[in-house]
Amino acid sequence: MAKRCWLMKSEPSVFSIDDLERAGPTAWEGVRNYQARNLLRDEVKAGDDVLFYHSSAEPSGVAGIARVVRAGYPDPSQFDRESEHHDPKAARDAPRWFVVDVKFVRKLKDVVPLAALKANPALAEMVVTKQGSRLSVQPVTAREFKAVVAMAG
DNA sequence: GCCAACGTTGGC
DNA sequence: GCCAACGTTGGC
Repeated sequence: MAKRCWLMKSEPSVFSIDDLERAGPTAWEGVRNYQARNLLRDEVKAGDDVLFYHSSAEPSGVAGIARVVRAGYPDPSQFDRESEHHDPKAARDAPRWFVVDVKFVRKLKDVVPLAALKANPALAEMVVTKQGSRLSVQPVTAREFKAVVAMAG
């Protein structure tokens, strides 16, 4: 199975690329959207490359690169009553939500802002450039991945 | 802070 | 199973 590429969104005020660098391998917690959940559970594999995207940031855009180090497993926070991600409908024998573990690879020299992604014709089909693209885990083609990294200089 | 986009919930 | 209401995301 060939290595695949993904884009994962995080608000840097909550968890930034710098936080990932400090933390080491980290569970990508708290995804509560079924489309994204399906990707984490079924599609995202160890070794896959990740564009780390800062949302609700100044500017919003791709801030760095990460790598998946563990494929999907049940998100522990769904069972944790203390967690803001606690889901009372989740059962241990029927988990609803999944995480993957990711590790820091490197920051891009400059954040590649969303506006620049949208302005690049090579990225016209990239999910994040589509209007109203709210999915927090998105598939990215290898070509798109390379193009984004190249834009960071 | 506004609000468009869009996913989810729940009444019927 | 439809669809209006509601809540959330996230750019601006």
